[in-house]
Amino acid sequence: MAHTPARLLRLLSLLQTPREWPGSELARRLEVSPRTVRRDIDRLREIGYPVEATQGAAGGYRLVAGRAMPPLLLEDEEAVAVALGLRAVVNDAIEGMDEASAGALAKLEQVLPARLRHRVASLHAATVPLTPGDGPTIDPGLLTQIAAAISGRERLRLAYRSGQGDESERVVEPHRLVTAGRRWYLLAHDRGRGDWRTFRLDRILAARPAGARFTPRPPPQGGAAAYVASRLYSLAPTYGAVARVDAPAEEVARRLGPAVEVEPHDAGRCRIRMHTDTLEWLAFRLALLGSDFEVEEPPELIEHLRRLGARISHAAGAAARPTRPPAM
Amino acid sequence: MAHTPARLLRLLSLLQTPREWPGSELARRLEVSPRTVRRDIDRLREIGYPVEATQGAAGGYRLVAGRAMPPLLLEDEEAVAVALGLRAVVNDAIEGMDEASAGALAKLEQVLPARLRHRVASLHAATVPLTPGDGPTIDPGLLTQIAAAISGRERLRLAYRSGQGDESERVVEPHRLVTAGRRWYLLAHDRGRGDWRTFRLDRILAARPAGARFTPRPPPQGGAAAYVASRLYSLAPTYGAVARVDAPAEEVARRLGPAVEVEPHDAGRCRIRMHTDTLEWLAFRLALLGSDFEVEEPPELIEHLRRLGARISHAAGAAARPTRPPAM
DNA sequence: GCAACTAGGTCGGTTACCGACCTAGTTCGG
DNA sequence: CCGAACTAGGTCGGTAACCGACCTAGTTGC
Repeated sequence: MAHTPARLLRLLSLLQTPREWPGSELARRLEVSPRTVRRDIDRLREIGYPVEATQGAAGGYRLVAGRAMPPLLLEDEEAVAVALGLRAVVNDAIEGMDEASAGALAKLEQVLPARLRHRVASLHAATVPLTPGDGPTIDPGLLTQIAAAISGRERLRLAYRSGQGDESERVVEPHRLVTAGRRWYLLAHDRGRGDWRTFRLDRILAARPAGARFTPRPPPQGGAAAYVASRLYSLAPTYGAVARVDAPAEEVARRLGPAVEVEPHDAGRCRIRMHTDTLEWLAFRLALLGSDFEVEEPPELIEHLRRLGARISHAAGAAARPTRPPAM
Repeated sequence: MAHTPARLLRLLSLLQTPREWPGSELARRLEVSPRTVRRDIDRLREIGYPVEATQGAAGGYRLVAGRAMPPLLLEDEEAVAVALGLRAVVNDAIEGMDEASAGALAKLEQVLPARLRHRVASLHAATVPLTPGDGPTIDPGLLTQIAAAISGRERLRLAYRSGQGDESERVVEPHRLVTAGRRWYLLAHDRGRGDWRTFRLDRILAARPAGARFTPRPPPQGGAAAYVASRLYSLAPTYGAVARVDAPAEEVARRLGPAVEVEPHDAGRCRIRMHTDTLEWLAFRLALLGSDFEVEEPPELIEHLRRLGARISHAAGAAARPTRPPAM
C-alpha cells in the first residue's frame, strides 16, 4: 500500500460529508489502523484543513471551515448540480463575479467526466430559460473556451458578427472577461487592428485557439472594466429608463438589486433609473415588482409595455368577457 | 519535507487551471526537481486522475476528464461563484437534482471560510430574485442543515407551521429531500405521530438537531418521491391551468420545459396544461412566452392576469396620454 | 464508573521518497 | 535536417517518512 496521498484524499472526501465520523469507522473504511487515521488527520491539519473533533462517547471527526478552501470532493450527482449552478450564475452575469464564475466553470468542464457532461447538457436544455424574449443566454462552451485561452495566454481566432451584421475573422490576444448589464464582453487586443477591442460574447460565432502563446501586454487606460464600460455607452444603443413606483424606496432597492438607482419621491413612493439594452428585460423587471408604477422614459419602453399590457389583458379578457373581443 | 501529499494537492490545483504546464515550471513552483514532478504525475494517474501530456517543444501537462471527478481546487472567488450557483439551482428546484444539489451545497457551506461566507451572503442578497411576488425562495441555511441531518442520521426538532397556520413542534427522523413543482419537501418520520409526514420547507420556521442518532427505517410504500407526490395533490391547493398559445407546439414545449404538457392545436397554435400552486408563477411563465395566448382555466389565473394587464397598461398609459391623468 | 471516544508518545521494521544522472522518443522552428 | 525543448522512464543510494503495535491520558454520555 503505497497510497498515503490517495488515502488522504479519500479521508478528506469522507470528512466532507456533513456528519461526524468516529476514528474507528474511518480506519475501517480506509483499511488502516486507527492510529494511522489519527496521524492522517494530523497531516490534514498541518496542511491547513481544520478537522474538528468532538470528544466523548458519541464524538467524532469532521471538517470545518478554515482559512483556505479545501479541495471539494464531489459525488457525480453533486458535480452535475455544481455545473448547472455555475451555468446559472454565468447567465445572471453578476457584476464582479464575472471572471471567477467563468474560471470555475472552465475548471469544472475541463475535468467533468463524459457521462456527467451529457447529463449536464440534457438537464441544462430541460431547464427553463428565465430570460424574457430571446434574451442573452451565453453558450457555456464558448465561455469556458475563452476563459481557458485567457489563463493559458493563447491567441484566439474569432468569427465575429458586428452590431451592423458584418462578419469578420479576427486573431486576438484575449485579456479579460467582463460583464456589464447582463451581457458578457471579451476585452482583447486585436492583432489585425493593432488595438484593443471589446467583443460581445453572444456575437462571437466561433472561437478556436490560434496556436501561438503570447506575453500579456498592459491593459488599456483605466483597467479592463472601465474600458469596456466606456465603449459600451458610446457604441451600443442602450436605453436609460426612468419610472415612478408606488412602493417605498428601500423595498424597491432591495428587490431590484444594486444596479438600479432608487431615490425616494414622497411617502411610500420612489423614482428609479436603470440602464439596459433590452426592453423586454426592463419591462419584466418592472412588472415583477408587484407594485403599481409609471414609466416616464424612454418612449420605446412605454410602447413595449403597452403591447405587453394589451397581450396580457387579451389573455384574460378573452375568456372573461367573450362578448367584447379585445382590440389587437 | 514531509509534504508529499500537500504537494500533490498543489499540483492538482495547478493542473486544473485550463492551460498547459511544462514540467520544468511545475518543478519550479513546487520547489522540487523535475524528476519528482514526473513521479508525482505518475502518482496522480495511478490514483485515477488522467493527466495528459502533449509532447514536443511546446508541450506540457494538463488534467483532462477521466472516469472519476477529481477534487475541485477552487480559488476564493471561484468558491463564491459556485456557492451562488448552487443557491440558484436550489431555488430552481430542478426535479431529480434535489438531493444532489442540497448535498453539494451542504458540503460547500460546511467548509467555506468565513470571509467567503460573508461575500456569498451579501452577493446573494444583492442578486435579484427572479421569482414573481413573494415566491418560494428557500433559505439555504435551513436546507443545508436538513441535508446534513439526513446524511448524518440525526434527529431534528422542527418548528413547523401547517397550511392552516397552526404552529407545532415535531421531532422527526429526516429521510429525504424532494422537490416538486418548484417547492421543497422534507419526507421524515414523525416521532410523535409515529408515521411518515411531508413538511414543506418554506413552512419550517426553525430546525435544530435533536441530539440522538437513529437507524434509518425503510421508506414508505413506493419510495420517497412517490409518497410526496401522492400527498401533494391531495392536500395542497394547486391550480391546473389550461391555455391556448399562438405559437407552434414544439417551440412552446422548448421554452416551457418538460414539466408542462403541450399538445398541438392547429397550425402554429397549441394548448398547454400545467400545474402549480402560485398564480404569479403561472402568469409570469405565460407572459414570458412572447406569444399571444388565452387562458381558459382557472378563473383565479384569469383574474390575476386581468389585474396584471391593467397595471402594465396603466404604467404605459400614464405618460403616453398625459392629458388624461390615470385614476390613482 | 464504565464504555466509547479523541489525543498522543514511543519503538522498530519497512519502504516510500527524492535528487542526480542518463537514455529514448516526440515535436517544432529555423 | 539538426538542435532545442519538451515528455518519459530506468537506476542508484541515502534519507526520512510511514505504519502498526502498544500504552497512557483525558473527555463525555449513559
